[in-house]
Amino acid sequence: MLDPIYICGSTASGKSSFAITLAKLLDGEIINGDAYQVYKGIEVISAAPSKEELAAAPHHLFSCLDCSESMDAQRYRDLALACIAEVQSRHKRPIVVGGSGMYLKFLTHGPSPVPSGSPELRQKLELETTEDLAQQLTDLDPEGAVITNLQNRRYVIRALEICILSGQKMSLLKSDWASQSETISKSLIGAVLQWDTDTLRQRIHRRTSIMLESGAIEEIEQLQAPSGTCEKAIGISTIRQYLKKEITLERCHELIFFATCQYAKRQRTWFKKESWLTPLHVSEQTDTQELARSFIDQLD
RNA sequence: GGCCCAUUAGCUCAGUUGGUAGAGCAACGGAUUGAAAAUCCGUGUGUCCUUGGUUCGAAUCCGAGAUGGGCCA
Repeated sequence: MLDPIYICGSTASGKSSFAITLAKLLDGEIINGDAYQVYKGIEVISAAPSKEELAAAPHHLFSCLDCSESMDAQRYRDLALACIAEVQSRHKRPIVVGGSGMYLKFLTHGPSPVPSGSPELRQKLELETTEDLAQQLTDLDPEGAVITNLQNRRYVIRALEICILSGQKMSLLKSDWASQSETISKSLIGAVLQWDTDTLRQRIHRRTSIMLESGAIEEIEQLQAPSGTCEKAIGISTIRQYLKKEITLERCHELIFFATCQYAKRQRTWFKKESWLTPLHVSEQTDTQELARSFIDQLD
């Protein structure tokens, strides 16, 4: 059975084409590791692989969900695990490609046994102030309150949710998970593509222009009732502002560019911590074939 | 040519009666375990256009110059 290879990196780092090169060399199949490329109907703004790229190697888990569907890390894990198993059963090499740190973390390191999110409970908790919520967490799970950023409402709600639904302390459930994490990392193989920050910014700038010129606006015009998950994709709200004539096209480009650069920075920070990933330094001059070959050589 | 206005952080701009400066955005660093392209935390990065003067002390007052803009010729 062939272990999956994980290819990570910031948005616009050239993961897709690198993965295709790898897939050809290894007789592999590509599995999406990107939170937004799973959706159908936002291919342009999510920078999903082109038709040519899709044809160059087998691709899985791209454009497979309707935009009205919700997604979360666990659901992604379930879909991806099934996909990996199926590829492996045909003796092909699974190559997971993506930039969504938490989805990939769930896939590689597995979820700790904590209860899933409850929309009803969240709705109830949303009514309270962040301070009150933080106080409740401190009462239920003092250790958990210490390791949670109490100013981050979203994290406080999730921590409380775990305590309330499981009847156990969130901090205990979490420490179980943390203790296994390192052992798992040792068994994983993967790479993270790294660019010089300024060059990556230039690439993002260029890619944003291409998106806006080649269908991003029409795509959002046609987008019907996206789920809460889907509508958070970078570009959707900004393009809507442009469509309502609240901002110019130039400003629209600028805002999407900023948001994408900020996202790329968060991705860089996330993958820096994943020490099991082999860093691959790339530039516009890099020969992808050669890079892929040298990476494969390191595998044995 | 004459008159008027502007010039402060990467950008847009605040800056009280003179006490060496601060907002928003951007940037940079970080967190991240079932919403994550989300959410949150931390950091000011400065020849205050230049120059001479007044003053104990000038971004601030006065003179000259530079650059940009406007009005009149």
